Amino acid sequence: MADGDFQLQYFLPYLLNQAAEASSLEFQQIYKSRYGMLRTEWRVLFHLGLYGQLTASEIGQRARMHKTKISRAVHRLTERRFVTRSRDPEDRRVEHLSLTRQGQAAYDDLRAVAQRYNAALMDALDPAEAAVLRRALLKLSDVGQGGFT
Amino acid sequence: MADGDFQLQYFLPYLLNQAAEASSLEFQQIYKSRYGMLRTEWRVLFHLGLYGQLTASEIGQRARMHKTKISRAVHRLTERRFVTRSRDPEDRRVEHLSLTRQGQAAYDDLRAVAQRYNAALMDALDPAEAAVLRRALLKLSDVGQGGFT
DNA sequence: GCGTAATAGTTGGATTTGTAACTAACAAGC
DNA sequence: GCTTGTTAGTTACAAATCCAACTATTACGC
Repeated sequence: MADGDFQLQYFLPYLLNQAAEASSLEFQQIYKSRYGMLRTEWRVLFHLGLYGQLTASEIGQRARMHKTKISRAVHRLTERRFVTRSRDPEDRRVEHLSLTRQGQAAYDDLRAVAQRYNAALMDALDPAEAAVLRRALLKLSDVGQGGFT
Repeated sequence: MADGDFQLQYFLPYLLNQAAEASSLEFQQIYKSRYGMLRTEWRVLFHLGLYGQLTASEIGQRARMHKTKISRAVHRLTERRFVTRSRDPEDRRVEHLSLTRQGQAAYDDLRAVAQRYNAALMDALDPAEAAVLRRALLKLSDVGQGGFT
């Protein structure tokens, strides 16, 4: 390979980062301004909204977030009464997290926004392209993770 | 749209983020362990390596990084003698940045690693898929940016 | 020229994140 | 049942980032 062959525009991690940041910017402003949430908090909220009751480490596995991030996000979400915790009686190390009524309302609101937002993003793509993109992103998300489960 | 229709796995900003983080993790460890660089520093280095002499604000526009990030990255890169600055005699506010011999060596090394790394990522995809992915990512990178220039 | 606005880049302080060490509870071997 | 190891989650301190204010220089209007 010649020296000049390499272009930043072909370096996948860079491209992915640019696209990720550009495409999440506006949505980020919405949950930030509307609920004062950080990205970590929004992620926790969404996981709970989608999957119901979860423990912190389950969220960590699914979202690939470090446990300290989750711990802090949960702390803030409980402070604001979006989330409640309850100790598992079988194993008193684990806490089951779930949304409060208020948390559910915030989730419902943001999910609707996210759906519309996502649809707008999709509009920039044509349908076949969108399908390929999704498949490719899922593959790449598993790079270096082993890809199992 | 019914409530259950929304899946996190279909939310583009989330997918993009997951893919971006997974796919940059290993490479990140390389420039970090080998040269003690942060992502911001690596980006500045790469822009200078690719485009030659640039000013801080030019890098900011191209990489969509905030000027304070660049300022600090450049500061650290000059400390380590990877980058030199020179005042523009025509407009003494601007500084032209370029790589030192040492910076060029680091860039050459990391570019080679990046090329191999990128090739490995591409291997997870089939060629047609890769082409579509690239196009889609470029489109999405311009979302909300106006897309002109 | 002189006052006002704009631009390049830096700095300070609050916020957020990362890393490692920590507590508490359970599990396994003997 | 007691030592050793593991897992869930938290906390402390350092590092990095964000935001806003700042300096220095140039551009513009008149």
